[in-house]
Amino acid sequence: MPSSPSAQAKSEFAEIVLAAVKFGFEGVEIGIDDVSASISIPKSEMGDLCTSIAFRLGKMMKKSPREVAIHISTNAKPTRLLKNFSEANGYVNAVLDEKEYSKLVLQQVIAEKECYGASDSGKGKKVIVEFPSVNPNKPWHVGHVRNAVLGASISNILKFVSFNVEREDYIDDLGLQMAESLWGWMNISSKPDKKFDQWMGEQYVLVNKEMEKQNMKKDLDLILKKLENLDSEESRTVRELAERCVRAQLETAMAYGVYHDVMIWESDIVRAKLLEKALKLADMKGILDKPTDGKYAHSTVVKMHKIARFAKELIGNEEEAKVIVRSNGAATYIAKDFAFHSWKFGLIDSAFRYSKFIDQDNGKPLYFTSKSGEEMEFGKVDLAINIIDVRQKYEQQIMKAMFSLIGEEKIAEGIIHFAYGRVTIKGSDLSTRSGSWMGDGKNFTADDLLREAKEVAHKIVSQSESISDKSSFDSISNSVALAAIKFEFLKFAAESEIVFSWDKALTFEGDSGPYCSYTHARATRVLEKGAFEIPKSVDADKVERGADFELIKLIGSFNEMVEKAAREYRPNVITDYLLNLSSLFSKFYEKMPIITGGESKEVRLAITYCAKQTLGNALRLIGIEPLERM
RNA sequence: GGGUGUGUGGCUCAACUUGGAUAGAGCACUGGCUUGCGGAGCCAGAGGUUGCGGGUUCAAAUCCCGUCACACCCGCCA
Repeated sequence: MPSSPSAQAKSEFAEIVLAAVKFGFEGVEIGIDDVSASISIPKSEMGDLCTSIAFRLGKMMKKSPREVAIHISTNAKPTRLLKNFSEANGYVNAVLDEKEYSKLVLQQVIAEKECYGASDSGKGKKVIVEFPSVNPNKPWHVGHVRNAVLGASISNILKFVSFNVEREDYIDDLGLQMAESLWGWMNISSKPDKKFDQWMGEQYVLVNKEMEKQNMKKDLDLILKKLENLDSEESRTVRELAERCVRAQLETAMAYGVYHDVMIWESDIVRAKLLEKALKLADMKGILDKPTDGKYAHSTVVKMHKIARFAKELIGNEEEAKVIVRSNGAATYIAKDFAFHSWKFGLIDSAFRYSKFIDQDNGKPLYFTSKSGEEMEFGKVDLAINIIDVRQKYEQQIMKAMFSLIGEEKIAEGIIHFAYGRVTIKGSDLSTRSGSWMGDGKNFTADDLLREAKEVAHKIVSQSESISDKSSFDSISNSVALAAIKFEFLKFAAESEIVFSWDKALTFEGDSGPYCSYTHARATRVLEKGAFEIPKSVDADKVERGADFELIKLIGSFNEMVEKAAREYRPNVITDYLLNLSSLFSKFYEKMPIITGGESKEVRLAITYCAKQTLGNALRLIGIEPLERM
């Protein structure tokens, strides 16, 4: 892939500056990387690129920064792309040749189309992205939506930079929650009369109310005991309930355009004996202790001082050890996760069998682990990204440290806990147990959120004059609603807490998804009206130094933004970029007549086309389908 | 007690990892743009001691130390 226009301009500038430095200041110790790192984009009235390198050089050579900068700017040799250099306040500013640079950008977008912005920086590496891993006894709530759209978006971004991406969903069908739901199934006589996940979630709230009234610990212990035997009737019932619930949850997932490649079920992890294999390995490496007396008698632990060598945050923790396997033989969450990650990285053999669970409406099958089925190649990755609530940071750290302890530093490094902040309702948790996810009239569920958003979108879309046929209304309002919701969850830094409010979630103007979609639709219509046809070569002579060139410069830097988003696992880099791009296109649109642009019409249409293409590519990265009209 | 994170106009946030010229958006507020290619838009305005104190630096929202406030985590729960 050719390097992106902005990267090309940057590296040219770095070389020019370095040559100018070497010209008068022989022997000064500065490399191309130092110069590159000092380059940034100044306010547009100063130029198109700038470097602060003169401050550093000035210090090294005991000269004033201005003196050095003047030397650089007067000795800088223009190239085809960079034509002018000047000094201001110690900075060296450079001006791009707008015609040459525009041509470069426009031609690259036109040549690469939906691949524009992609790169091969992740080529040859496999990554497994785990999300949203919702317990199979309730509907997705708005917090799960955040998790899901983050996971989907990160997967898209990594794929765009050529990682081999596996989207995986972990289903815990053996936890306490499932035991409790099974108790409800056996003891509360209510029939499923609505979407199954919704019904199960409501029933679960009833079980918890019942638990406040009567002590059912004995019942639950008995159920848990029976669930240990995977062939017991209880186990089969639980799995059936879970599968039914997951089917309902997947309807939600697909409504949100969230897809996976494989689901790993906890009961199959047990069946495949991953835990035994992983613990045996850990034991062989000598990291496990089995105290015979004291506080941790008869359990299996990892001593805290060992962990703390690799997780400095845990130094000073009052606990002496972390329990891995309880004295009653039950594994803790950390043990299970350790085993699961041993599988992900191919450290222990997989004995999983897979079957097709459903055909997703994107045309791709979703596989799941099952008792029977065939062997397939999932896992064995270089990188595992876990989209998990920030509150589980402690456990994730311990699990990572365990890999460091057994000498698998590469695995420890490859486990990325993508910690996202909570979604709260007025500062209080969305609790599955208490039922705080249920509201008056509308629930804080993914289904209700989408329904509400669609309703609002429908009202606005129905005022649009550009849509004539009624059948488009529904699909367009659906897309607009999804754009609003997804954008709203992705535009904030992932670690920040979000206080959910209906008002904010249903935003259609300003810094929002629909604003970006609108810009895309508007650009599309201009191209239609202008009868734009993709030219064989672009003539950029009519590019001015106005809103047109500002827009072109931003288009040219898309690839850099994608790389940044991928490197830092930050979808909000893309949402930021989209807002900038939409805003610059709107300015260009307001200030420069496109179709009525006379001699400039042709190039302005080409700019419009490239803006549209880039908007579309960026929107797809965050899981929003670009609209042709709305 | 130990740890992690957050603190930026009235409100919601961005920029902090990698220090750079006048701290950016949106909402709300004031005023303007529609006989123009889609007004879900655009233009102009007002609003900031970046929690507080110190330090490093030519340069600090950004790095370091301290401090205050808030949130979360530290269980043989999951």
